[in-house]
Amino acid sequence: MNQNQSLQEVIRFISAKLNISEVEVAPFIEFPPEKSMGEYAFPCFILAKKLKTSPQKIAESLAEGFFPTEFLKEVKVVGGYLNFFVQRENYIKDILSSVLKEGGAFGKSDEGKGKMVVIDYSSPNIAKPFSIGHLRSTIIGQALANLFRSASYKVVGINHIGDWGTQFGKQIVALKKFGSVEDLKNAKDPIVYLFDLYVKFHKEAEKNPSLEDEAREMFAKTERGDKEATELRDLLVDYSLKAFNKTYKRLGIEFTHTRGESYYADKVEPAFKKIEKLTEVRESEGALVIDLDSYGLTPLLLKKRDGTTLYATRDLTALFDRFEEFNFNQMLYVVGQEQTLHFNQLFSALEKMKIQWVNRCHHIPFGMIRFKDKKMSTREGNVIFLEQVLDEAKKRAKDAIEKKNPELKDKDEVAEAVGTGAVIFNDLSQRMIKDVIFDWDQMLNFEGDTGPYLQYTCARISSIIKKSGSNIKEIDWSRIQDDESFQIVRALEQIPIAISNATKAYEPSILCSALLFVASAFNTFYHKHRVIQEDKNVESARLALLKAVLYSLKNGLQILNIKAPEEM
RNA sequence: GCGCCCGUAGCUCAGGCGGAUAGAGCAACAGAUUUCUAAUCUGUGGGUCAGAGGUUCGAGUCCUCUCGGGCGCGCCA
Repeated sequence: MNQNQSLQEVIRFISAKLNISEVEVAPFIEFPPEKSMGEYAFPCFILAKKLKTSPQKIAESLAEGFFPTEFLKEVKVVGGYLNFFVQRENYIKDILSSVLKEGGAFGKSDEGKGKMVVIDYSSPNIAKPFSIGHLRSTIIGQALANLFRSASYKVVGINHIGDWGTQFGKQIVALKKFGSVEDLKNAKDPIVYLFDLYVKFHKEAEKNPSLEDEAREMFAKTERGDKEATELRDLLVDYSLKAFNKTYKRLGIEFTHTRGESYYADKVEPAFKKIEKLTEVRESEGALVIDLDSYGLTPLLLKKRDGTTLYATRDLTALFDRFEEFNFNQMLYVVGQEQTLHFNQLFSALEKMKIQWVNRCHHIPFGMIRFKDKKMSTREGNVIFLEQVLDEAKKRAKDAIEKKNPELKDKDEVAEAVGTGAVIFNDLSQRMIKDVIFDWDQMLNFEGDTGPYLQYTCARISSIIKKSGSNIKEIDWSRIQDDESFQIVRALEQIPIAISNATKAYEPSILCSALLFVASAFNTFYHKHRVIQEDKNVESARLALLKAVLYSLKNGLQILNIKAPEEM
């Protein structure tokens, strides 16, 4: 990460005084919570024990050795902290000119240069519509992919479509029993047609459990390469992908690979043989399992009584295949937290097989979207479809436009961008491990800390820049020394740090907070100061400030996969 | 029964590698638009950080237990 010069001076100062390397000092530098406390702080508590003096005394003795520099004006001792105050003009100039210079690349880094990360995300099951539940893996996975790309990682994004397994057998049985290929082809919405069949299957199966056996048998046929079953699978995959792609397009989701589980079909047996060689696979109640007692886990099931494979077998197969193909440094599974046990079992099994690269694999769990009083269940048919949500979002955004800016061109396009922006941001802005209670008004809120707030801020800035019509030539940085401009610059300073932390913690919400902080600082500035004015020196400097804000917001929104319309 | 996750303002959440007076948004109330987009801004009220112990100079943050909610625990994925 490129630190700005003020921060570098702080680190250099502490490092020299305490005779500790700069790399060791850097992580201890904090950003004080209050404006009055300066811009950087060094907490001396950690040293108190080692030096056998009070933190206060340590801070005082450090302060004694301080002399003002180009970027640091003064230090103050507050409690056990040594607080640094920057030389405002140089600080502003340093940060803003580097943001403007980097432009569209502001916030990017080369931390991950030469490294490869594979991200498995979205991964819906075929023949079922996208429910709101699928939103999270899709949105979070794409944001992580973008974050890693912005840090110069090579990213492979795989959509691991669920087109294999018993659940898939159920769909074929349902189609054959309660519907027909003919009806499917003529259906207005093939996915809804298939979904209804799927719900019916589970209703019928409650009365008649033998249906489940039929589904298993159907899957067994598929796994043996049965022609009819395979053709039906391909047909269902085809219809499903068409529907999925429509939604992906709306959300701006792009995978580098779309590979169903069926992609690994002919690799499963070789992988299974390999597993048997690496560790003990034993029979248990007719099934084949790997014992994981030593890891405190229940056994991992690899094959069912009838010899067909399970989720875990196919996941292991895919994992071996991916490592061979991509030789990844990290493999991320963006999958709901309800599957934590599965991944613990999977990774423990790999450890038992003495596979070294298991520590490169991570499950990135997230909470589920559910109703207040009950679980969403595709089987029972009580779900909210993602398309429904996006349509409603667009409708509400359009209403807002009609009210606020009826002259706007491209209303539909903007409404789509704002609607989906609200949905995406709402999902990404809280820590992903938390469950989300589905609520229309909260999810589609356009005011306050929301996606549309960021978009609105961008549009507002774009409008001012356009109206000013003036080009920035020489910038006299001394013209933007006011508190509000200064606070914007402080917020901008946090953006690259937030991007880096969000990437390391696999947590897009960190970036969301930093962007809101910038936008809020700008809007405060906006209400207090005019940009376009007589004094062209001030105008130029302020325009430069606005451009920097716009770059940071646009780049951030791009990472989150949210569009920033010029007008709204 | 066992395991994992969560519990912070009326609501939704930041603060989760211990550190300064626990912060935002929504809702409520009071204000701001002859001026660059009011999807905005300014202000007010609102908290035993679920509870009890413990570790520490210092705990919302770490440990233990209790309570509440969610999820998972063999032939689904």
